[in-house]
Amino acid sequence: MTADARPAAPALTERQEARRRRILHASAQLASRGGFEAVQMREVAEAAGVALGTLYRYFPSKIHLLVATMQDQLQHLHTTLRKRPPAGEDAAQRVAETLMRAFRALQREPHLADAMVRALTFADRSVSPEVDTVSRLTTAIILDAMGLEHPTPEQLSAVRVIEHTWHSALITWLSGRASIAQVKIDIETVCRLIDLTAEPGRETGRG
Amino acid sequence: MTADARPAAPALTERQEARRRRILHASAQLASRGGFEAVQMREVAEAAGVALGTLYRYFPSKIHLLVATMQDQLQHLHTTLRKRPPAGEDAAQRVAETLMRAFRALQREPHLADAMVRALTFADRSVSPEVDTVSRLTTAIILDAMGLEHPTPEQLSAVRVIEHTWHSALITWLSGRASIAQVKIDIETVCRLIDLTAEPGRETGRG
DNA sequence: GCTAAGTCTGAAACTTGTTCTAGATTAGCG
DNA sequence: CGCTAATCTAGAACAAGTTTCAGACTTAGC
Repeated sequence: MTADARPAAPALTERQEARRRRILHASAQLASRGGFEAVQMREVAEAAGVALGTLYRYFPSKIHLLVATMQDQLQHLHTTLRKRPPAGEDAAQRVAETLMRAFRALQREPHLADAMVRALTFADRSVSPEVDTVSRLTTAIILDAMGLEHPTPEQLSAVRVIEHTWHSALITWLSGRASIAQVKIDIETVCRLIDLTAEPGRETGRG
Repeated sequence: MTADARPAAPALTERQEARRRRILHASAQLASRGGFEAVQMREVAEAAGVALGTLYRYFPSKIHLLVATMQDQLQHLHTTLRKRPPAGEDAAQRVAETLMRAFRALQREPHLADAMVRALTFADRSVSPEVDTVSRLTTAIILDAMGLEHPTPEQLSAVRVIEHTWHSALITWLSGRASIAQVKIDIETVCRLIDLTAEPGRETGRG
C-alpha cells in the first residue's frame, strides 16, 4: 500500500539515523534561506555537525542530497493530503486542486522549492533511482487525487504528462518567466487530459 | 515575421562575429562528445582559440553559453522545418510529427541534447532573457505546425503545456528514466489538448 | 573487556566554474 | 601616422563540489 522508499538500506543504527535526519534538516534549512546556491556542502556538514566526508558517505553528491530532501518533503505532503483529501466533483478538479495546494506550499518556501526542483531536473543518470522514487511518490499523489486504484495505460500517460507539466511549470515560475496565475492556468489546462481518458460511466469507486 | 534574437547587440566587428561563431562551434562540438560535463570553459576557450576572459566576455556563464548554443540549433531546426512542413491531417498530428522530428534530431546527438536541455532547465533568473528567447522560438515552431497566425489564449495555454511536456519528457529520456517509445506516447498524449481547444468548424486558414 | 572491522573526523588536495590583473593588440579617429 | 579607448591574452587567484587519507572512535562478535 505505502510506497517503500529505500530498496536495500543496510539498517542504520540510531545515531546514524539521527545524523541522516540532521543532515536533511540542515539541507532544508539552508535551502529555505537562499535556494540551490545556498546549500553548500561544507555548510551543510557544519550545520549538521558531521565531517564533510561523512556527509558524502550519506549523500554522494549535492544533487543526491537535495533530491533526498525533496523526497522527505513530498512524504510530508502526501501524509497531509491523505488527511484532508481534495473535495472536487470530478477527477480533473481534484488533481488540479491537489497540485495547487502543493504549489501554495512551495510558494511559502520559494527558495526551498528552487533548490529541490532545480536539483530534480538537473540530476543525471547517477541519481536516477532517487529521482524515480520522487516521481513514483508524485504519481501516487496524483492517482490518489484521481481516486484510482487500477489506472489504465492511457490514464498513466495522462498522469505522466501532468507530472511533466507540473515540473516544468514550476521551473518557469522559479526562474521568473511565468506568474503564479500562469502556472495555475497551465495546471488546469493539462488536467483536462484526465477528462479525455476517463471511461464514460465508470466513476470512482472510492468510499 | 521572423523572431529577432538579440535585442540590443552592439554591432560586432567581423572578427568578433567570427570569434562568437568559433566559440559556439567549439561548445557544440564538445557537447556532442560528452554532454554537459564535457563542456569545460577552459576547453571551449582553447578549442575556439580565445582567452578564457574573452569567452566570459561573450558568454557570462557556462549556462549562457549552452543556452545560446541551443538557440543556434533551434534556429537551424526552424529553418529546416519551414522548408519541409509537417503533412498531418489535423493540427494535433502536425505538432506531434514536428516534435517527433525534433526528437529524432536530438537522438542523433544525445550528448549535445543533454548539454543543451540540462542547461535550459537549470538556468536561473540571470539567464531568463536568453531562455525566453528559446521558449519563443519553440512556441513559434509549434504554432507553425498548428498553422495558426492568431491563436486564442486557450490555444496558447495548450502550447505552453506542450512545451512543458516536451522539455520534461526530454529530461526523463536523457536521464534514462523513460524510453524513446514513452516520450513518443507522452508527446502524442499532450497533443490531444490541441483538439480540445480547437474551435469546431474553424479550420486553419493556411494557404 | 578485547579485538577486528567498519565508521567518523579534520584537514588537505584536486577539479572546474568564475573573477581579476597587467600588459599586448586592435579599432576608430584626427 | 600617432593617440586613445576598448578589447584581447596569459595566467594567477578564488570559490565550491568532490576526493583522499591518517588517525580517533564505535560497533559487533567473542
